[in-house]
Amino acid sequence: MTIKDLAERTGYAVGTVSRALNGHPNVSPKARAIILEAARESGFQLNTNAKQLKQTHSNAVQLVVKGLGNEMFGEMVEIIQNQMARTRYQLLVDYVDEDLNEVARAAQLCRERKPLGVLFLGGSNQSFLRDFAPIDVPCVVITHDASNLNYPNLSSVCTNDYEAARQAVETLIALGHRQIAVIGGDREISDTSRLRYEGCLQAFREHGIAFDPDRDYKGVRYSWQNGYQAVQALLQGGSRFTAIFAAADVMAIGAIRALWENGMRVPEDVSIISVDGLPLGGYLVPKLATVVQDADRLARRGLEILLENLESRAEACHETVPFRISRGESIRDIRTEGEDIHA
Amino acid sequence: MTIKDLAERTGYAVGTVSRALNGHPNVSPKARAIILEAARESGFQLNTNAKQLKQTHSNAVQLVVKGLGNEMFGEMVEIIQNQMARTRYQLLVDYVDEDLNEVARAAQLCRERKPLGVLFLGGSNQSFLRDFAPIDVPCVVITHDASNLNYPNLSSVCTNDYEAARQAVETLIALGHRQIAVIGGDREISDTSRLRYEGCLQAFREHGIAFDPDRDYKGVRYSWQNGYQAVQALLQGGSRFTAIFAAADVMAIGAIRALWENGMRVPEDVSIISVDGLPLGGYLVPKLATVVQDADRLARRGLEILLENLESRAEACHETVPFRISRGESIRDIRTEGEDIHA
DNA sequence: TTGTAGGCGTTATCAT
DNA sequence: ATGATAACGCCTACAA
Repeated sequence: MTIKDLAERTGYAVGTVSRALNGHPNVSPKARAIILEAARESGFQLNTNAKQLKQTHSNAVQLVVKGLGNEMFGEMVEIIQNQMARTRYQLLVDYVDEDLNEVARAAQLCRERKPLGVLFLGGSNQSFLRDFAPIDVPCVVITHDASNLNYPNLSSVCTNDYEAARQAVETLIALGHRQIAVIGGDREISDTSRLRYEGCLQAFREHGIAFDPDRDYKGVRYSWQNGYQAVQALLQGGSRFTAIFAAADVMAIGAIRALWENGMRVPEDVSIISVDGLPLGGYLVPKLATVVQDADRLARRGLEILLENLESRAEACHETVPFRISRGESIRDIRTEGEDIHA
Repeated sequence: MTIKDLAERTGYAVGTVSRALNGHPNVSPKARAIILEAARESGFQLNTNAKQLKQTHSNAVQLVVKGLGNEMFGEMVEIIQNQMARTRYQLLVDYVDEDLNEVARAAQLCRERKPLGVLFLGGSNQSFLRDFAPIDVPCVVITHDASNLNYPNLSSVCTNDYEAARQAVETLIALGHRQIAVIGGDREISDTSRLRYEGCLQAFREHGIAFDPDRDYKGVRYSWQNGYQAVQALLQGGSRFTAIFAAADVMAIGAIRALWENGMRVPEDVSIISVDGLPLGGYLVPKLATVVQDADRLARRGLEILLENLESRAEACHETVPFRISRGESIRDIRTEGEDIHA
């Protein structure tokens, strides 16, 4: 079933059928009605391959999501879909595996689907450095800062990861914690992980807190299991702490379990705070203390910037979206109650 | 940059370039080397649209995943990818939204990408009933039973959801629970939810346990939040129970939180068991009691069946994969300790 | 408003 | 082993 068949069935020419199907002007209401009806009744669907092959440009925005495991992304995709439905643009979504190059993939999609712009969810600057050059439509990356890349058609919106981590650790310090262990992501691979680690070090420095990375830090890939194992490794490595900073909620969850198995309660014996603000964290016992990224605003603002760039080839811009700290129930004040009395 | 350009650059004809690029026989080693090198150096990539438009058949298997939220699927996709890499087939993955018709989507993909077969992860028999007809390649649906559909080219592998639920509830009963509330999925939409509900009713019947659906049952869509709200609703509706059966782990998690906020501890005051066996459940405190679906075996066996069907147009088959019950730490024996003494 | 025809980049069929 | 050429299904000038 092709538009040629539809043309025969309706007695119109393929050109007319194509125009009717694509909502173009210059088609009589009558012709349009007849053709659309015939298409519906015969269950006709345009062949995307042929369409995209021929098309010089579409009216679509391409969303490229990297890393399906990431709990935050599902939420954001939904928001973007909803927002997109209110515009005259179509949204195309593509999911790419954690170990693939999302920018190379985007470049391919640009050649083949000719989207007006691309929205990235996740990914790393390394990929952009390597493969962004051939992409010439406006792009926005959500979730990490791309300002130092200096591409004129690449904007970004993100949470300030450095500051998020710094404040998370500062929260622990304010509660009297001085021995803090850290479970981070892979700093070599992920800019986000690197920034969160550096922000955390900064907090230590500011408050003159001793920190021995070899003993008190584990860098692992984000997962429940790795959070669990990191704590086991920390304890076996002789790390002693009253609090843990985990660079991601998922690791905090595994960590809490490991602590529990070692006879340490959260927050009675050990406090723990992390970054991300996954909805899940609010349903745990204890509720996770976490730096909540504003998924809604990140997604909305990312799309907004893209649409602005689409309509007025404006300059690239780089924004940060505020976060908030949810104290949850996993951190505890350990300053001695008697402190005030002695003063 | 098209194969035409490559042809000019290398002095060969487009036909030869195409054959070299696709690893076809009848290309001299010399020509192949020259062409591949030119392609590499110029960063050439085939245009998928044109390729698929023209191609009569591919050597690919299409995987259609419905419902990104489902934690189990990520794991299974990975297994399938790994297994697939050991074959001579290519794997194409497509993710479809929860509210879209996955079978209609698959039909479209079949027309456009001409895969050798299709593997479904998730989805419902309703969609198959409506839109499977035009699909004529071998298909396997993993995660629910498709035997009553009776399509000659549709096989299925799944966990016996009815039995899984029945045994979960029976586990509670064996521990002395008589007042059991149920948090299920949407039975109208999901076959799986319906079966789990019916299995659970069966257990009640077998043991002569009273159950008032209006008061002791809530049917909601799987999510942390809905599990939480279901418990709130149950309590407000006057349901009294010593145990809960949740049709999915995600709901059990929200439920535990709600219980906790109402001053009920798990498992001290209320026992809870669910179905799925998500890895996450093992990292919670308390560890979730759950019916563990064998994700590994489901994925492996699903792929195996598909490959068998591919190579020997065998008949469709419908299998079940064993599950196991992990007692976790969220259920408690409430039979009075003195029972034996009185006997 | 509608019809006609050329071509998008590739594969596949025939020759050579 | 290689080259020429006709499709694949659709869009889009341009002509009518």
